[in-house]
Amino acid sequence: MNRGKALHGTVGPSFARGAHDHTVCLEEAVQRAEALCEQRGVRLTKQRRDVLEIVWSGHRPLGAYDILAVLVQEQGRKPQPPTVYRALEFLQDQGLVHRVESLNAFVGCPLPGERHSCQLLLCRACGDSAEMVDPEAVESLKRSAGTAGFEVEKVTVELKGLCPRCASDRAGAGA
Amino acid sequence: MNRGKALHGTVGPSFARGAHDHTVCLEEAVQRAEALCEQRGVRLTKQRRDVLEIVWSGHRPLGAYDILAVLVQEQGRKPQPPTVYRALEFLQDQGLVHRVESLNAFVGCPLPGERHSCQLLLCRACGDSAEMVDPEAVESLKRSAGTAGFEVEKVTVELKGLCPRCASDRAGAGA
DNA sequence: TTGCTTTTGTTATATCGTTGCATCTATAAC
DNA sequence: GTTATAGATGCAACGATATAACAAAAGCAA
Ligand SMILES: [Zn+2]
Ligand SMILES: [Zn+2]
Ligand SMILES: [Zn+2]
Ligand SMILES: [Zn+2]
Repeated sequence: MNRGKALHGTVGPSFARGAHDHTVCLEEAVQRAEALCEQRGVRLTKQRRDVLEIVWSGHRPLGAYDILAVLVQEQGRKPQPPTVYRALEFLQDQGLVHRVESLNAFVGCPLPGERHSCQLLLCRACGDSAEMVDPEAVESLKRSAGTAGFEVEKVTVELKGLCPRCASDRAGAGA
Repeated sequence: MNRGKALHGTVGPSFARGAHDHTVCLEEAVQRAEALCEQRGVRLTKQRRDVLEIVWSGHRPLGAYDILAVLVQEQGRKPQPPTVYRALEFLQDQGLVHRVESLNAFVGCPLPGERHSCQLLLCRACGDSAEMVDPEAVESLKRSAGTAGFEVEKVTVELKGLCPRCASDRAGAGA
């Protein structure tokens, strides 16, 4: 259990680190990406797919230079920053990855294809993340902003704290 | 009207650019800061006050190097980046300024002294910002995260879009 | 093939933020 | 006043993040 639609208000493999088959998780993400790009008539080139796979190597947001380092390691070539940033831009445009503003990092989106504003949960201890969808909160924010006359175009929500595992680890450690 | 507590769900001079006496606005902010620091036994030194005043020179988030440039202009001395970052760290610790994650910038807080999670409205056209408090949304977010077993420590909410003035400007221009 | 568009390579540079250590300054004890 | 201490600042170098500008290559269609 706990794959796909999960706990109330959340989606995706929320903090499933170790509790799911991530090989399958990654494969499915790449397949979803391929299908979407095919369907949209855009090209998921090798560079872009490589970057997507690196981002999806875990559920932990990665910096552009982290991704670059992996590319260098994996390939004989010696890619440069623009390569990574261009791939990330494409993937963001297609809704396949999200930028984590408070970390200057990037993480795979478990819900590509659906236009959604995502709310990110970021563990400060282990670095893992999960995506949550709370339409009620987003509606409330848009309503409040609208009352002030503000036209909302993009909603960024990032919650920092402790994931279930790290929270219980700390509780067990005597806190 | 429209100074202090304002529209439902919002506080502070929300998008009051041109619609309020900003000289008074700034003076009051500095006075609040002085009172708070006095009360807490921390030192609002000249550097820190200078940086606070520069941040409060408008309601538009400023980058650390923008602040630095103003310092250089204003003073005979030639301050370095750490000076600005240290002052900003102090001001953040005291709740006097907020960091805007999605802009790598800083903006004055109209509600210092009260521990609050703020929601920022950021105009992509003119750069102005306003702080909004939507406790209902924050509660909803915490509830959803809690259901997933996540212990929330900090809530970051940033809404990008058009402020009332820029929205109506665009509407008038024929969009 | 040719011509056109998109993608990638490459170099350099811009922007944002930190480390480490020396020096100064406020404060208070002596 | 002198001295000891902690806090704050000055300063130089560096590290991390992101983009600009232009050349080369690759996909694609006529
Ligand atoms: Zn997974
Ligand atoms: Zn964790
Ligand atoms: Zn003002
Ligand atoms: Zn505006």
